[in-house]
Amino acid sequence: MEKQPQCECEVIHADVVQAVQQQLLDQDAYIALATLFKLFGDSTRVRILHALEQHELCVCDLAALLGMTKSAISHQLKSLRLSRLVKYRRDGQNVYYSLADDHVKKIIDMGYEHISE
Amino acid sequence: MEKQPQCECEVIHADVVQAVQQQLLDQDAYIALATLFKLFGDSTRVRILHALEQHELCVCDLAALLGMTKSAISHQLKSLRLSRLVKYRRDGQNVYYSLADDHVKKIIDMGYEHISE
DNA sequence: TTCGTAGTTGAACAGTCGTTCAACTGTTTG
DNA sequence: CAAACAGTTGAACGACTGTTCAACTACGAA
Repeated sequence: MEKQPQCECEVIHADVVQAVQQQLLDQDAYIALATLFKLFGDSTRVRILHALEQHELCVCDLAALLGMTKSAISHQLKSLRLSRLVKYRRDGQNVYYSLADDHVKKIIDMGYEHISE
Repeated sequence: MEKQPQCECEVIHADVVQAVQQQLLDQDAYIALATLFKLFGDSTRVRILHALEQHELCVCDLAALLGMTKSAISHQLKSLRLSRLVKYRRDGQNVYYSLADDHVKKIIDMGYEHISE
């Protein structure tokens, strides 16, 4: 019986560990979860999402609202777009962004509830 | 009238921007939110939190469960402890960790719901 | 067509982050 | 006391990430 290469210690409560083991998800699921939450883990992106929660906005207005360059905002919007947290529509020269669904609002609200206690 | 140093463009929809502006929180609130979500933005920490959601666990069992060193786990538990996402109790040689409140479960569930569609 | 503005993109830089390693503390046992 | 094990800690390393900058595309107006 070999030890796991990356774990230098033995299990102490074998029964509990085995029970928990069966409840855990695939490694991939945790990576997907972490990838999602990572997007909320930057104050610029949270500000963008919270602003879009109030109203659809174009890149230029978002940049002015947050006091940042259009480039910086656009880079972040790309990340949010690729993870389907926001959607966009073009109207003439402007591109308007809005939240893709209401999960975003729920997640932010839940987080705000936690830090408010 | 000077332009903002970090924003090279003008507001396009002044009325909308002003309305959204008033709904936004302090900069500090967004930093606190991002700091919280950043903790969920790493697959190791999400795995730890999801495991603790099932049962209280000591560092050694967590390390065995996730196939990682006690040191790596302990470092992550320290971050989670400092942000009051987990609590701990010592019993002899072992230190048992568990979730601090049910916000953690709610946030993970909300995220899982989002990636499951 | 040309010009001006909105928006995007890729490279590069600095700052951040997670794991490893080694040394350490704290507790139990003999 | 010493030995053994659980857990913590700080430094260091490599990997990742957010912003800047410059160059680019897309659309509307003249």
